[in-house]
Amino acid sequence: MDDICQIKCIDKKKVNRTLESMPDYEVIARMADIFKVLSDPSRLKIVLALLDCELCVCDIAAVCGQTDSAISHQLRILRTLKIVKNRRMGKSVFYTIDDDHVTALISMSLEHVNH
Amino acid sequence: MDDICQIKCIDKKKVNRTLESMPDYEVIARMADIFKVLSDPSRLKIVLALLDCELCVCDIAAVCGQTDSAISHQLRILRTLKIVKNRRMGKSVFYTIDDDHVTALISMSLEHVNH
DNA sequence: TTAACATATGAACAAATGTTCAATTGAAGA
DNA sequence: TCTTCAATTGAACATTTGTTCATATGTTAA
Repeated sequence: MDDICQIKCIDKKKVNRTLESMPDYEVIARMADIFKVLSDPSRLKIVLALLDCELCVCDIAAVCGQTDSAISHQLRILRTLKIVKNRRMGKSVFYTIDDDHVTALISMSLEHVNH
Repeated sequence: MDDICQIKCIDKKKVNRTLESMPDYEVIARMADIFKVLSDPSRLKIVLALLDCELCVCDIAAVCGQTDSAISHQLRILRTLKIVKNRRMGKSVFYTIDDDHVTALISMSLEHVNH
């Protein structure tokens, strides 16, 4: 019935079935956001550093071999996406991983890369 | 002994310990590459579509609401990173997920986003 | 209050990225 | 062979993104 408008090789049944099980746009966007945050090597390195222990900004900068400013910019992004959280101790601000799921994601991709 | 050159608030012990457990640069880069491939919503949507079943290029285009060309460009990237593989059937080329780890990664992040 | 220091922020620049459009390749049927 | 159609590719463009540099917060000690 609807087959009249079947142009090209499109398999409408398959397409509709796939569309039904497709997550909402907002879900896809949120998934993509998480992946995007972890897709920058320098940002990923920050997260990897924080897997071990709590670190202040200039310690992270030392580990990553970058300026405090660059690290601070990246930490803001990580904070916004709820990947890391922080607490102030005097002049220093210490960062940790915020979410266990992130830790799991990282570990899984680490395994994957290491075969 | 090395404490002489301790500038700013850097905790050298922590920093060195963190550096020791830090994966090699190449490992970090490969992890980041995988995340990067999945960080674009339209590319992620392609992968989500292929979670269900094998699809040809123009079916993927129909599902994603994009041109064949745009999809083909993205599929090339996904092929290069070994995220998807393809087989030709006459005029059509059908794509599937290449690697089970990818499926696992996607499923985990889907769970994460859905609480 | 002042000085010193750890972070954070804003503007600006260079580099990377996704889509569009046009042209090309490769396969099947006339 | 020629035509048609699915898929690929290349160049160009607009947009996004990470870093740098300079400046601004905010905290501590003098």
